[in-house]
Amino acid sequence: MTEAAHRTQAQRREQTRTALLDATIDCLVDVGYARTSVQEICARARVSKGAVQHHFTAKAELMAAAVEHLTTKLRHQLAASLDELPSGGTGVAAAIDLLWTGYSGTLSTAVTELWVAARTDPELRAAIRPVDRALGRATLEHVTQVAGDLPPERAEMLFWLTVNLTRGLALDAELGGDPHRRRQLLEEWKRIAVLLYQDAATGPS
Amino acid sequence: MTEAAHRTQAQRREQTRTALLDATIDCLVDVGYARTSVQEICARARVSKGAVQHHFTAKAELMAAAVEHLTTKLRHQLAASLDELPSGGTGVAAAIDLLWTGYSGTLSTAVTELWVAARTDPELRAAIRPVDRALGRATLEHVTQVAGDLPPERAEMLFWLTVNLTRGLALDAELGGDPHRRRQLLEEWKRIAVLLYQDAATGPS
DNA sequence: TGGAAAACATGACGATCGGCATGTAAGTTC
DNA sequence: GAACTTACATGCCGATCGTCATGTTTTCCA
Repeated sequence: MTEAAHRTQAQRREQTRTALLDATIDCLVDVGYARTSVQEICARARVSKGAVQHHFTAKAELMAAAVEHLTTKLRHQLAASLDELPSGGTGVAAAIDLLWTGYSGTLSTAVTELWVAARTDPELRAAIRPVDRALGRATLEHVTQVAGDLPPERAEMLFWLTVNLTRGLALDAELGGDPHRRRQLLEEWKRIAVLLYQDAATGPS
Repeated sequence: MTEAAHRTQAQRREQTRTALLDATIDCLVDVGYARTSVQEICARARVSKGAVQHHFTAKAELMAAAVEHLTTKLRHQLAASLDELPSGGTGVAAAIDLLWTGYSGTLSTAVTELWVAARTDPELRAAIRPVDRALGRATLEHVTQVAGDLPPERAEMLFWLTVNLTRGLALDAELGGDPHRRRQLLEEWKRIAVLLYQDAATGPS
């Protein structure tokens, strides 16, 4: 083994920190929030319990940091998805597909775990809410770029409808619902959205 | 205190059993799945840990029974909501309101807790899936009664879209999203659904 | 009415939880 | 290169988890 060990303190710190946060996300995805223990996390991160103690005063703080870590990862994933799209107003359908892929991945699975847990955990809830709202606004902004020249009010309505529908579908997917039906529903929703887009162009209600 | 104690064995059995299951649901709603312990449950049910041991061999079996208990309660609630509606084809909007009230109540909150937990718990998952599918079909049947004379294929599509949208909205409500916006989204969706209903009447795409 | 059986209570067990105290290795500073 | 700070490891604590063994009460049946 060659001596590859010459990390500065800041490097060491951030490496084990991100290792812990990534391990936390993995843990949430694999075993769920209820069984996500500190021991399990630092076992996956290949560090000891003392490390997590050193970086985070309590488990709640780790979870709060994991929330922020998650949202930044989601933002990056969203940006990557946007880059893959052909630029210019590729339309509403593309935006919906974008949201679906965003909300059906493993990262969003972890978010859902934390979200449901936060309902009965005020501390976690306080950590999640602002970050999630910021992510929502940023996503809305990016999506409207793709969606073309919809009137902003109509676009926002369509966005939130799609987000909530997608979240429901993601929940269905997590429990092993029928993938074929989910795809059908998504296609149908895209048709509806395009139809509404035409309505909005000719004249809103 | 007067002597009101002359319960038959079957009465005793079912009383403490339902007390345990109701306490389990309360526990899921109040403190969430992660903190739903046997001790907490039997504290709320005013029984000892030996009782739950006598009725259910393990905690997992209690949870499985709670799932069934929950769905029967939801079915009753759905039936009650149906009775309150003016019979006859009161239209799509009424059906959507029905689904929303059904999926935004405390019972559905408990279901969501179990649902998310079931993702990483194969045993719980196996208990949930068939019951949930049956409930979905039964709800679909009741809703189509209210929704009037839609073509069945179109009605089923609208139903599942509404269900998934409503589940997403319920998640948003659980975390304290903006109630005003939720109501806006629901009203918008109702308008869309009615519009689609007219399309389906004149001629589907 | 008395014994069998079911329903429920009590207490203890091993395991694991999160958190803390203490020790050791790695990096920084002078 | 020696004092010093930071990063991490080890081990233990009280609390709580789910489960089990054993006692006590209540209903049933002959």
